[in-house]
Amino acid sequence: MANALRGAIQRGEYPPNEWLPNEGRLAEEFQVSRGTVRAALKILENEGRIGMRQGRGVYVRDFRPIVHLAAQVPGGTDAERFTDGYAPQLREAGYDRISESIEVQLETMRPKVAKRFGLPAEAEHNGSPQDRLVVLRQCDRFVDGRLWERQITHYPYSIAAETELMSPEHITDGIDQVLGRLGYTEDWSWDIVGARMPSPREVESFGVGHGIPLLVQERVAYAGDRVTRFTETTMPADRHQLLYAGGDAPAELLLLASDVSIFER
Amino acid sequence: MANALRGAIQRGEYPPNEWLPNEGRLAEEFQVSRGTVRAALKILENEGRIGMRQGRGVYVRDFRPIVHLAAQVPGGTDAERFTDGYAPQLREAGYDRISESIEVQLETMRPKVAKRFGLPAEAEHNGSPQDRLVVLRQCDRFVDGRLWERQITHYPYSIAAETELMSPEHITDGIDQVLGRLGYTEDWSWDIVGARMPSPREVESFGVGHGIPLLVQERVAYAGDRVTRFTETTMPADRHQLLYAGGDAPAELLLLASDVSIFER
DNA sequence: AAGTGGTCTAGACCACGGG
DNA sequence: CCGTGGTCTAGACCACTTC
Repeated sequence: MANALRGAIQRGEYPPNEWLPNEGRLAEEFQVSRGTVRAALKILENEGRIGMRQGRGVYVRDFRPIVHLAAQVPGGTDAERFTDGYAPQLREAGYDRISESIEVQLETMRPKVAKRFGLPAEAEHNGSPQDRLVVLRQCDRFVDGRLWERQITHYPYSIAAETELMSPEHITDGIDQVLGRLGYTEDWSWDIVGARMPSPREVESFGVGHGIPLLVQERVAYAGDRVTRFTETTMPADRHQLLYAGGDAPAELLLLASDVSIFER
Repeated sequence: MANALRGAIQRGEYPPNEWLPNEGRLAEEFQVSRGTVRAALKILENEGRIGMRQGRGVYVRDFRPIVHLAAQVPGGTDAERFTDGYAPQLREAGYDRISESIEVQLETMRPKVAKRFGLPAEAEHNGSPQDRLVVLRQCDRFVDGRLWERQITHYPYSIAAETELMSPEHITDGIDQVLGRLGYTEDWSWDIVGARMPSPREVESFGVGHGIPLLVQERVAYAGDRVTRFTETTMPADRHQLLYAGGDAPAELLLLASDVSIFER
């Protein structure tokens, strides 16, 4: 039954955003019990093809991912890119009501964070405990009232202490400038990109349906051999793609690639 | 019940690769019917946390993704990276029996492919039909007998005709060299990275369980303003991550980042 | 109030894996 | 052969959405 429905969807018999017949009707149509219908729908839901809403019905999912310029160290900060480059692009794509919320905390590094900063995972008392303090800035970006992406950046406390990095405000002149004024010029970085399924918590906060993976990007930036920050960005993969440039790419790259979608056939 | 089990797994009460109690026992333990047990297990399966094997049982999934150096135009070909850089890394990680199979076809561009080559999606007869011919090289890489990644590269027929690109052999000296000899020096490219759930077909060919997304990387490479190739790489996200360098990254980058995992806590 | 999906039950039989 | 998960049924009640 799942195969039959998948075919019907792919053939366009149920176009994107259209409601399917209700479970009872499907049960009649396919001459099976409602339990079987639900099992079939679950399969399609977990493939990300349909969404199910209690009290409403079952609809065909639509995929229109937006391309993210993931340009590296030279090329402005993420926040900058969001407000200057990304938000306009979103508006063009028909989205509106774009906002962000920022929270700042001071904490001791989790083992994962310590690793990213090049410290041994467990505090072995070789070095002052101060070295393991990080300022954590969590920036949630909302589009049309839904969480769009979540970015968590860790700065060493030794760099961020007593600076504007510790206040939960949008940094208008860009992180680059701030770090530059503090004497840290980032000259290289790496990104790791992967994907995983969301936890129930994440399903709730992102408002994604089952069957939608999360894209996860980790970035560690360096000034020489000093780690200046570690950023983890999480985005639902039905709405986000990352764009990386190689070689001498032209400035209009984003325009060129902005309507690319991995969901195309 | 899914929450309880998820907690138990996270607390390490069921370590990775361990079998869970069977469905009957779980039903007793939680005082629910077997249907409910299965619903709970389905949830965890679709989150990628457990795998279910008929006739065997239910086990806790392990995530040890391998980091892929996705370095760009300067830095050798993908095939090169696979045999020279990647395969050794895999062997170190305990994998063995690495092989690849190559198939070559000549086809007319699908609309998606035409777009990547900068042609209008539909053939509007402005230009010879020859311009829409592509040589398609599908390279499947197998590790331990399972499909590990699938890479499909499209070359314009006008470039690839009568060259070794049309024979289904491993290109030992690298695509770069071949294209260079043909007078095409790739000087820039872009990558788009996204994720989606696999189709049932892909579930079968990759041998992934439900709940494991696929990482999809599209790359278009240019020699000047001429597109030399379009490559689409598909990889299960539980075993693959992509590494991108920014700025003046050191040569040992891969070593530095090779044990990073987005699944760490 | 009516209609939708969400959850749960108890029981049956099938298909696969391993001894 | 037996134990495992895979599929299916028929029926019940709950929770959410809409009118």
